[in-house]
Amino acid sequence: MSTKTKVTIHDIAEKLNITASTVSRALNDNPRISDATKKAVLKTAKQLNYQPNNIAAALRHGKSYIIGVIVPTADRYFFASVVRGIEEIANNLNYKVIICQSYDNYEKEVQTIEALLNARVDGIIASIGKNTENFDHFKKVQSKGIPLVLFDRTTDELEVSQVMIDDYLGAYKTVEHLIQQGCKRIAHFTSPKKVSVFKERLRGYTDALRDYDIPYDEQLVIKGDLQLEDGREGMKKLLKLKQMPDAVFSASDYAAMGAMQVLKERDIQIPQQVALAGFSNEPFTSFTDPPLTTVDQRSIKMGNITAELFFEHFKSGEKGIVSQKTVLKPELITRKSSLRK
Amino acid sequence: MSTKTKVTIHDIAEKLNITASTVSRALNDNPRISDATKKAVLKTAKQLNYQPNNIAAALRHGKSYIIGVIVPTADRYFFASVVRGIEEIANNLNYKVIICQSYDNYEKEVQTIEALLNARVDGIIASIGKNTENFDHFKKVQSKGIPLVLFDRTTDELEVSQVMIDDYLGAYKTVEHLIQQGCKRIAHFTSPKKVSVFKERLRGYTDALRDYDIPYDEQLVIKGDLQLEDGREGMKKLLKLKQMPDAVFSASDYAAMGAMQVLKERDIQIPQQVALAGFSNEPFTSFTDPPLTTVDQRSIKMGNITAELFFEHFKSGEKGIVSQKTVLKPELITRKSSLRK
DNA sequence: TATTAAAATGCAATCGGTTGCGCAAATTAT
DNA sequence: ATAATTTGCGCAACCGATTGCATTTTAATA
Repeated sequence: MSTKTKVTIHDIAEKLNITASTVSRALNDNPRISDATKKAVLKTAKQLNYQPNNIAAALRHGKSYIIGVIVPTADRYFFASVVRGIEEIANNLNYKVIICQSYDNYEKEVQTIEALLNARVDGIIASIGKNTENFDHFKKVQSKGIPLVLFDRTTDELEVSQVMIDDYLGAYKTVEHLIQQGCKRIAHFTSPKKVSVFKERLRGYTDALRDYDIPYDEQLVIKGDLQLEDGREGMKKLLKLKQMPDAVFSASDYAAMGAMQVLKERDIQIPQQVALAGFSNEPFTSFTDPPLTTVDQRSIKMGNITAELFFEHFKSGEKGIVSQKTVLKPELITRKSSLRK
Repeated sequence: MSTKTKVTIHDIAEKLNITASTVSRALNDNPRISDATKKAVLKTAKQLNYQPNNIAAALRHGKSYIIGVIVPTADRYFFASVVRGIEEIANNLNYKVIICQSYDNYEKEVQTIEALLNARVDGIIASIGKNTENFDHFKKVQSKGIPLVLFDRTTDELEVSQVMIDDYLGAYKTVEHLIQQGCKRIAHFTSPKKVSVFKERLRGYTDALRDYDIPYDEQLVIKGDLQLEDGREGMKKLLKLKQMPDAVFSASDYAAMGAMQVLKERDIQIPQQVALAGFSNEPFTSFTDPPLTTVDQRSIKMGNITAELFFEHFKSGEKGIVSQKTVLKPELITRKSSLRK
């Protein structure tokens, strides 16, 4: 049953004694083709088991109807959800999405961009890898006139449209919440990387402290990779201080989880002795004991908006490429890890 | 700076007063081209900011160097890891992977296959959606001579190569473990779907009971979608029985988590009163309190093997398409949720 | 130096659709 | 009945790279 010779529109044309052009137009429902012919073509196509070849079409009109999405990793709920949000919009517009993971690896990110460019995707949506400090590969995308939109992990070094949440606000509200719960010595886990989200969260943290007249203590700001293990290390470090913190606001749920583990191992009461808050609203945060206070990043929404913004650019074509910055409001989700009353 | 006119090999050729064929061969490092020419071509290519067009190449030689991977969802650790495993192998061989999610939706799965076929991917690796009971779309792939390999969620209704873990063994060992911990009334969460993995886990469960002379009680087998909420419902149902179970073996970590929540809400001791075990070794299982006993599915390894198997088929071409079934051994990970001593 | 083999490049068809333009037949308007 | 449109379809170029075969150039051999 295996079709040895690929059937093309020419085969259909031959069988019907018409030309390939007509078949092509019929298949594309071109109004200049009669209904009778269309019907006949469709029927013959089915009969011959015709499979359209997008490659050929893409070559001809320079569009592949594919957009590339680059995320650091797809196994994090946040990124997976954004992708889902993007797909919803894209699929509606008959675009396919190809998901690529950079694994936060700079070289892989560069290679991926190159591959997408070679594959002639119609555009790229990306979230920058943690270790990326040079943005030439993104500039290349732009210089080729390929629409580019960044989300969440963005940078100001590029004149590009971007969608993110207000990390500053999310952090500010979280710290404010901790303060209102009576915490006075609040530590923060952050990243030394050049990624704006972490810088913004740090800024929200310091501003909230300042606004509530709580002195900033450098010892309480721990820099690390924000993985679980980093959270564990960070917490241990904090516990060695002369004066223990009474709260930890982590820029990552995973690091917050690491802190929680250490606290529980040492029978330190959460939140009575140390209150905890993370960031991202990973699903597991509601599974922990106590459940973890965190900040929801509106991931699906972010995906939707990113895609919509992307397609706007896309339609406007060359002109009107005024890059645009959309900032979503995050939502603080308070759970037992920080609720003291 | 935006390159308005796309530069092609013809532009390079013109500039060097040679033909496009030579340029093409030079770029592909064809031995029939002199080093001098190669060097010149490479230099001019860089200078002109040439970007290869894979679409054209793909059209010409019928290969896209892209393989499509279909997973129910990419945000589950297991699937994400398998994808990672596949990518490792594929990238080494200079193949790109495009990840597609079916969201366990039959129509979307069919559409995705169609899209991949149209896109002329060189092959497809897939894990079947939960609700898929008709496999014509996969048969179509095979009938077109496109290499196909399934992993984890497979089916016997297709004569196709597949890679999976020994779900039966994983379940058997888990139940055996629970029995050895002194449990005598072990419940099981499973799915009513036609997916072999769940059927195998159920079989492992029943066989273990039988081998240890524990009567099978239908009331203890709860069928559902295995999401968190289903686990909660299932546990509530179990707690209403005249005789409460003293263990629950769930075919999914999420459902096990739901059960754990309900038990904790009612102050039922885990594992003393009810021991718990899940399946998949999702990362969060080590974050719960108590940490959840579960079965690791060797996900990265599975990805590697799946990809290797795929490329074997790929190379062997039309002939030698003897479909092959690889079964990996799962690993039981015992944690506090089931350790009674 | 003439001859032959080897090396380097050119020619032109090809992959499978798409599309601007043109022409003839059918339909409508005058 | 004739002119003006409209409709339906064909022709042929084109998208950009690849490749079998022919041809030219260079090197080796007689």
